[in-house]
Amino acid sequence: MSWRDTTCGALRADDAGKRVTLAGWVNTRRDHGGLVFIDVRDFSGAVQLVINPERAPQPAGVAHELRNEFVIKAEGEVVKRAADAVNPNIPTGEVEVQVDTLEIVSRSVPLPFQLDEENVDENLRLKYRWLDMRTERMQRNLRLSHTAIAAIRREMDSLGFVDVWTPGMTMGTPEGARDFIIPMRLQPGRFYVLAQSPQIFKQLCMVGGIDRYYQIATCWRDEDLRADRQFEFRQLDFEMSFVEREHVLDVMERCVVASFEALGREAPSRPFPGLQFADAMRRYGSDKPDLRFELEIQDATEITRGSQFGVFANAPVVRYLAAPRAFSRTDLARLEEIAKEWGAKGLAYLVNDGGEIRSPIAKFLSEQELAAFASEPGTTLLFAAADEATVSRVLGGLRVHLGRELELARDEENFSWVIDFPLFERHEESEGWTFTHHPFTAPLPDDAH
RNA sequence: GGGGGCGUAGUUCAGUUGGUUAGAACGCCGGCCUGUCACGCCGGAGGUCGCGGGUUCGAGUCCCGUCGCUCCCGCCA
Repeated sequence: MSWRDTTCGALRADDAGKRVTLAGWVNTRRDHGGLVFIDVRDFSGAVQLVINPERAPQPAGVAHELRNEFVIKAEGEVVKRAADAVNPNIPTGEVEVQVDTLEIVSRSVPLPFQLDEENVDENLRLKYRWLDMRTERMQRNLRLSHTAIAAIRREMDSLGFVDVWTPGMTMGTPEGARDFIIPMRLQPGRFYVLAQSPQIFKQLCMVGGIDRYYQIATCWRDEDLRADRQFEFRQLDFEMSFVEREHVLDVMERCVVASFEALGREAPSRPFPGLQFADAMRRYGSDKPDLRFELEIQDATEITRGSQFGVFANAPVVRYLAAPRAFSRTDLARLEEIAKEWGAKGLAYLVNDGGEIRSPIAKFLSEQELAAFASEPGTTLLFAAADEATVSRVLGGLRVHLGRELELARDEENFSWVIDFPLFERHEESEGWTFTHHPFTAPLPDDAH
């Protein structure tokens, strides 16, 4: 006798009259003393079981024992529900299964958290990972990830890329992230490290004539965590020989489009727009700008050259954001703290509060300056005055913060390439040069000086 | 390495200016219930307020230390 001949979420009105066998988890039990309703769930969804003691005494005895997350096996008849008993909220809501035999496969102790509960502590969810995975959210996320990655693999395969498995245990490198260390049993005192990326191995592939390599590669980096950064992560890693930048961009765009299409979502149109690194830094203060909202950085360096406000007049660069809100003093004090975190000395501002200007610096500004900084009522101009790198960092940080706080971002995907990165940048502490982190390592003509 | 926030029932949270016996919802246990679908109704159990110290007549609440979690900076790409 088989475990099941249908899944829980598959049953529809057309199935009425069929005899079925089901297996799954008890989602909820509604015990009316006589009649008992059980929602039984598997990966495909849930369906209502009806246990009627007048129809079958065996399951009625078992049903009162059931608790949430018991695993059960039930056999019975699919029945169309009466019109007033249809549940329009679930796909199987037009039918139910009248149970003839019911078996408890596995019992469950009371749960450490409810599966439909939100904001459950992540450590608790991880401790009981097998329960967490039963939630609709985790089922959806894991399957979504699978679908996207499968589409990427198909796309890379069709483009002639070879999936090469490179070592996870390798030698340490002097630069980059801290390594995770693995002691060697056979050579006491010596160590492997976990690969921070397949970098060296994929370059070997190129030298070795593999020509087009790719891998969904696991990387390990022993650095402090962030909300979006773990010790261990996976990336689409690839390398190509005898190509130009456009070929590389083309491959990545195809993978993005393929995964969107596999998920049944509208794919972004190709080619993705490009943005010069220098423009991105000037307009958005970031090499990875969020383009789902505008709030571009404006330049005021020329306007303020002869300003009576010394901070402006003496700064190499003066730029500002025009935030669409008349902030209170409390808000501005908080924004100043954020600006300081990003390296600002202070935060000058002009608030247009219903046409009236609130600002401690307005009295230092000329009529020409004030005219240049005219804004709509309900706007706050936030100024950064310093060297160019600091101004970009401060206003870039404030821009992201304001985007989130004022919920400026449109609900959309917005893909764009940031290109023409410089190879090196100034290292502030040592006053030397350091590598800019960037997606392309071929030097540009401008770098040769 | 630095800074901010948090820690109260199994879970998610509330707890006023320091003041009587620390509450709610969900979950759990018992009882009733034949058309519910977040079933309903009645009753019950469940707490080292993270830990240690201090201030006070009195601390969940204030102070110091410590541990854990979390977010950000550094770091990492």
